[in-house]
Order: sequence, then structure tokens, then C-alpha cells
Amino acid sequence: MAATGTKTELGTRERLVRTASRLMQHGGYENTPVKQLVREAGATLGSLYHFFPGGKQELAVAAIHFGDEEFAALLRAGLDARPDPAEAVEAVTGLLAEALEASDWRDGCPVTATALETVGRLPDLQAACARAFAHWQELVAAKLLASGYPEQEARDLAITVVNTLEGAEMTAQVTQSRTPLLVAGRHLARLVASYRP
Amino acid sequence: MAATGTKTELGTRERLVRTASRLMQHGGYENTPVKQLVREAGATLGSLYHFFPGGKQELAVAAIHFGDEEFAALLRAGLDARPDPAEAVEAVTGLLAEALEASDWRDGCPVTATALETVGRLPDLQAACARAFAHWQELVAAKLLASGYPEQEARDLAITVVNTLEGAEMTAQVTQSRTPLLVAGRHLARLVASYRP
DNA sequence: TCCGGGCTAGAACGAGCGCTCTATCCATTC
DNA sequence: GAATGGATAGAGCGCTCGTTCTAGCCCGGA
Repeated sequence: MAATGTKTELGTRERLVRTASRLMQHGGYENTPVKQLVREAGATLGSLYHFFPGGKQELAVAAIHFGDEEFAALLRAGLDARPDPAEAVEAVTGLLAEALEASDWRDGCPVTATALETVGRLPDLQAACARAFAHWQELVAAKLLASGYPEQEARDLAITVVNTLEGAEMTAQVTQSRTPLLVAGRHLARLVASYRP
Repeated sequence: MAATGTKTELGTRERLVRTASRLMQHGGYENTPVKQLVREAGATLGSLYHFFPGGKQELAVAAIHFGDEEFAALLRAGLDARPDPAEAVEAVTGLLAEALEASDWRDGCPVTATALETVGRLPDLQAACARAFAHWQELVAAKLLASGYPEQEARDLAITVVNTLEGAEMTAQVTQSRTPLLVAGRHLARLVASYRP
């Protein structure tokens, strides 16, 4: 929210959040040392603890929210690209594959790594990750509902679409290949189409 | 492999590998301190570096292989439970949901957390994780091929089946709910059936 | 009885962790 | 020009990390 790039200079707080999101996207929470984070953000420890009295964990929650919105934007872009929801879902996988390869297989889902790492350990972060997943499902469900899919089928399909995107994105990263995402796109399109009202 | 429970006492090496696999399943690689690992395995640091001169990383590779086989066993159990591959895949999701809830949502995929954390950082571990995914895909593909599915469709379906299982398992963990897995089961069964030769 | 190698044992090391703390800067306000 | 308070700055704290190292245990074969 607020200015997200229109300003030539971002405030210190915003730089911290974006840098944290990027580093956590790559290595998760524990693999992101505060000192490196602060250095890459062009800030200092003093600034971090000024804006986030709760320390690294509070910053991480903000970073997950930022990644949530970032991924949601890409999701919306793909979903809006085609009127038909089946084709739209396939368009999303294309966007994901493109972005992933362009980043040399580094920029996967900005939430997954942190989510897995914090399950049963850091409830605040786990909750933030769960909210992100729910948010993305909501976007997919809205597209299906707008296309006339019945409520229950739309919600269930949204769950599987998001989960399959997550799984395919992870495998694409680990194997450094677009294939898992592109195959997922074809299969998800077929699945969504098979429920077409 | 070798004895996996028949012996009343497992050797120190085996205890280290199993404990590492379990701890990495829960928190990944970096969140698993060697000292805790050694303590829970009933071993000592000396033993660890005796059996694994490469240290924590070498042990982690062995642990990933163990988790690979463990998950493969569950996969085989589900796939063999039903002759029809669509029903078989759904059976797998049932087994996964059961095991996950029984562990209070802790025992997710033994590889995913480590996989995401080591992408682009620890090539040895990343490669071990990639091998595990390929192995599981192979098992699913074999089931489909045995049921008469054409080569290419079987391989592609296997990719999506494994990816969707991974994604659904992760979401089930984070949200502490069987729903993602059960919904994935229904959808995967429908998808697999839609290609039935 | 002695030996020797597979294995166990845990204290100690240097590096890096998240965080605290005091000092300072600087735009805004009287 | 002085005072104010948000923001910046980074040295240093206590702690834990993975690893190293030396010493000793156990037990089958000579």
C-alpha cells in the first residue's frame, strides 16, 4: 500500500520491508541475518529497531505481508489476462515461469520458504503465511465465481489451483526448469475447464 | 535401507540419520542444530564426525535420502492400495492427511523445507532434494504406465501429481487442516481419470 | 595379557547470531 | 538561536553455532 515505486526515494522503513521480503524469498527467515538485511537495505540496526521494536520477527511479518501483495499482483495480472478462467490460470503459470527463469531460479514464492520453516515455531509468522495463502485462494475463487462456477466448486478449485502453483513453483526452483510450471498450467486448465458451468 | 525397525537397537549411524531426517522435516536444515540432533539421537559429536567427516552437511544429505525412501514407501502403499490409478492417487492423499494430523501437523514432507532453504546455497543438498522429487515422480509414472497410459501423458501427470501433493501438504501444515489434501485428492483423481486410455 | 582399531566422549575455539545501548544528527518549532 | 524529538549510527553484549581436538572406552585376535 502507500507509494510503491512512484517515489524516487523510498523511506527507510519501506526499504527494510522490501529487502527483508526479497531475502526471505530466497532463503527463508533463519537464513536471513539482520546485519546483511540492514546493509542491503541501506539502513542501520538503529533504524530497524526504531521502526520495528519487535525486532527481526516483527519485520518478517511485515515482509510476508509485502510478499503476499506482490504475489497477489502477479496473480491478478494473469487472471485478468483472459476472460476464461481455465485459460487465465494457465496464463498465471506462464508469468510465474517467466519471472522465475528471469531471476535465475531464485525468486520463487515469497512466502513458502518462511511458511515451512515457522510451522509450530513462530506462530505470528505462520499466521501471516496462512493469511497470504487464503488471500490468493480468494482471488482465484473470485475469478471462478464471476464466471458462473458454483460456490463450493469455485472454493475447492481455488484451493487446488494455489496449492499446485506452489508445488510446481518449488519443484521448478529446485530442478531449475520451467517444465513443472508449464505442465501444471495445462493440467490446471483442463481441471478447471472440466467443471465449467 | 537394511533393517528398518526389526532390530531392537539401531546403530549410531542409523540413529543419527533418522533423527536428522525427523528434525529437518520439522524445521529444515538451518533450524536443526547439531548439538540437539546429537542429543536426541543418543549420540555424541565424536560419533557424528566419525561417521560423517563432511559434518552436518554430509549427514543432511543422508537424511534427505532417508526421507526420500520413507515418503516413497508411503507413496507405494497408497498406489498399491487400488488398481485404478485415479483412485490410487486419492488414496495417497488420504494416507498423507492421516499421518499429518496424527503428528499434530508437524510431519510434513521430509524434503520440502530443506529443498527451499538450500536452493542456490548448498548444491549437494539441493541435488539430493531434486533426486527425491524425481524418484517420487517415477513411482507415480510407473503406476500410470502399468495402467496403459501413454508415455508422455504418464510422465506429465506424474509431475503434477507430486507437485500438487507437495503444495497441498504444505498448505495443510500451515493452516492445520486436512482440507487441502482431501480436495487435492478429489481433483487429482478427476484429472488422472480424464486421461484414462 | 597385551594390543589395536572402531567408536565414544565432551571441553574448548573462533565465528556469527539477534539485540541493546549511548551518542549524534537534523528538520521543525518557538 | 535554542529546544525538541524522530531518525540514524554502529560498537559491543551474551549467546549459540558448527567444528576441532585429545583422551579414553570396548572388544576380538594374537
